[in-house]
Amino acid sequence: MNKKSATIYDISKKLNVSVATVSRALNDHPRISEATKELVRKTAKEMNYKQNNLAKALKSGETKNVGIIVPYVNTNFFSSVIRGIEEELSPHGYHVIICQSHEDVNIEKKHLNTLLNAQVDGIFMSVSKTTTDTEHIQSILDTTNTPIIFFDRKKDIAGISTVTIDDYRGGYIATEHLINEGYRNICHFSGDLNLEIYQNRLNGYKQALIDHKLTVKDENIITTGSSIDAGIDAIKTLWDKKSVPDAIFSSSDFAALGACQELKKRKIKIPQEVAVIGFSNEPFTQFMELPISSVDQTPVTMGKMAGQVFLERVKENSSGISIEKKVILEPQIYIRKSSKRK
Amino acid sequence: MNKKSATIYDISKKLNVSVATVSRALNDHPRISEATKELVRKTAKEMNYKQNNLAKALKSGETKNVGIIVPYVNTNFFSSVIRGIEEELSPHGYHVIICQSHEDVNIEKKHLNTLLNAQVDGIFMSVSKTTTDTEHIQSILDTTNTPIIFFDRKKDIAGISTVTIDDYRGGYIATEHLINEGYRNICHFSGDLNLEIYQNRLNGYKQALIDHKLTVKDENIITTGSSIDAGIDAIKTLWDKKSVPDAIFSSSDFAALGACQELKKRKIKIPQEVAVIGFSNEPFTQFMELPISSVDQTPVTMGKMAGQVFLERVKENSSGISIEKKVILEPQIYIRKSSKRK
DNA sequence: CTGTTAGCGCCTTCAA
DNA sequence: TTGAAGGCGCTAACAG
Repeated sequence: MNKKSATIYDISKKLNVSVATVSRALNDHPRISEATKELVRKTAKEMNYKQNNLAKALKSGETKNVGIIVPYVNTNFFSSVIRGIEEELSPHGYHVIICQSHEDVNIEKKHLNTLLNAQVDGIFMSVSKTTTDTEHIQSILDTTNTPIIFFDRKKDIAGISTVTIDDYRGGYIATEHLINEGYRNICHFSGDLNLEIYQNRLNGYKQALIDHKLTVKDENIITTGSSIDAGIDAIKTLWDKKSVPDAIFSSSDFAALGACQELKKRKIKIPQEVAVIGFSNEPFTQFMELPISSVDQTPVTMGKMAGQVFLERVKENSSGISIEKKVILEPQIYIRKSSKRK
Repeated sequence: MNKKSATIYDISKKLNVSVATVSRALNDHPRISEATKELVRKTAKEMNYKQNNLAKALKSGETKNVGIIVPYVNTNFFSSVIRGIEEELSPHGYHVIICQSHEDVNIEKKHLNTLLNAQVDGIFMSVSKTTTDTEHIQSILDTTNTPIIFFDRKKDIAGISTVTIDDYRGGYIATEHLINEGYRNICHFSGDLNLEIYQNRLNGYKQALIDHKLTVKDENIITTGSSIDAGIDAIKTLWDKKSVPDAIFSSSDFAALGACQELKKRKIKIPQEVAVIGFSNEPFTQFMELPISSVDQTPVTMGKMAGQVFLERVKENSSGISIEKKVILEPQIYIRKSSKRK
């Protein structure tokens, strides 16, 4: 009872027409009579014919599959970007393959290779934290025509289109908001500075201070992870050192949450004594009884834009040479209780 | 400057050996001399050869791709299941294609078809809320060999393996916990009863009441959506009707959150006056200042189990006929402040 | 309007 | 240990 599905050959035999006719009828070719088309379609349905896209892809060179590589799929940010990409590309007949790098550049390399072997039509990726060297990506660019699109966590590589938010501006407006609320000794929890996004947020923070005649102090810049514990530890460190800020701009919502928890434990009032603003606008930030201010990265939009950039690239490709695109989205600041002194 | 990638033909020409030799060398076939293997591998690397899995798949009938259909990818639950599936299957060389049904059975059907056309080796799915009729799924079972595996939101179809949690038990232990805490007039926020999971949670709730000699009251069973607003509305309805419970078991964490918000607004004390327990163990439940009790569905484990069921099925398939599996995972209750009276 | 045929890249049986 | 050749299912160029 092997249910092998019917091919166009089976249909052609049954109908005593050529496979070409069947293929054309199924593809609604203009020079096939309506009668045969109808007949072919009908028997195709009867025989439960399913087109084999593998064969089609082998012939055409297009699989209509794209790959996405992210550190982990079950985070609000990445899963939202994936949603955006899927919703943008699905109507155009593309399928989306997802791979997780687990923040490991070696796994990232492996996925890149297997995706290429699978003949995907394009690859979307956010590099892992351990991706310092980019030769493996450069070499794909040099030896294949497969477009690569970076989103959020990008690297500077000529010829690769990117979709990001303006993290510099995100850092700037978050900091400026704190300044406008009257805070003066603002501390920054930075993430992994190997990633451009965190560098940019840090730079935005610095510039906002400078523009408002506040001094940038090294002891106010703390490199933390993106976890609750990291935020807790950061507060402990600061208060142990008696280097006490009156506001915190955290590049991670989770670290911001940890900070809030630890401050509360120490009976330090938010936002009266210390204000807190995070980054990413994780769902939980607005659910808290003390809602946490945050900067939204508009991840679904980011995904859709990445999808669009890819679609444009595919079009261009079939008609000449293509230019890299740099899409920069505007971050959205959400001001909540944790940073409203007034 | 067309960067067409090298094929085994290119290698065979360059080396003056047959393609068969190249193919075998690349696949580490035992009856090829080590010398030629070495040579082939070396030139393959030089020529930047990449195996075309499309051709391989066309020949072998295995794409090493599986499809996953979920309502939306950017929810904690579904993205975690996807993570589990990916992590289980990736080491075995599989890629994971994701599709979103948007809770629409017609989109679900379309995805099912395109996945089949793409020749995936298996399909994992959680049905949409609008999936009442299951003919489209049954017909795949009847006409193809592609295994389908339901997770969480399943339908009863002979021959389809399922991986779920014991929702009945989840409903039971959540309710029993409330009873043990001394609550007696327990209200249930049920989800869409077209889905088995919500029916089962409701039945578990009912049985727990019965087993503890409490009466099941119709007015205490409210069909709500799974949103914050749904929870808010439910509270409004209850209090307007003066049909006031002393505890709420919500089948959705979001509705539970909405309930908490509305109760707080009405100055009703949680858990002293009204206890609340939700379902899903969404990350935010534990972050709240008043953490919300919840029942965890162990989604990553669910995904891994689903992956295992698929792998077993693939093995069985190549050696005879296969039996459907029903994996039922134990739900984990997390008791937090929102339901601890004592 | 329809048929014949080559070929996409790979694997694998049969033959040497 | 290696080679020759067919075929996986489909499309498109070339013929009629």
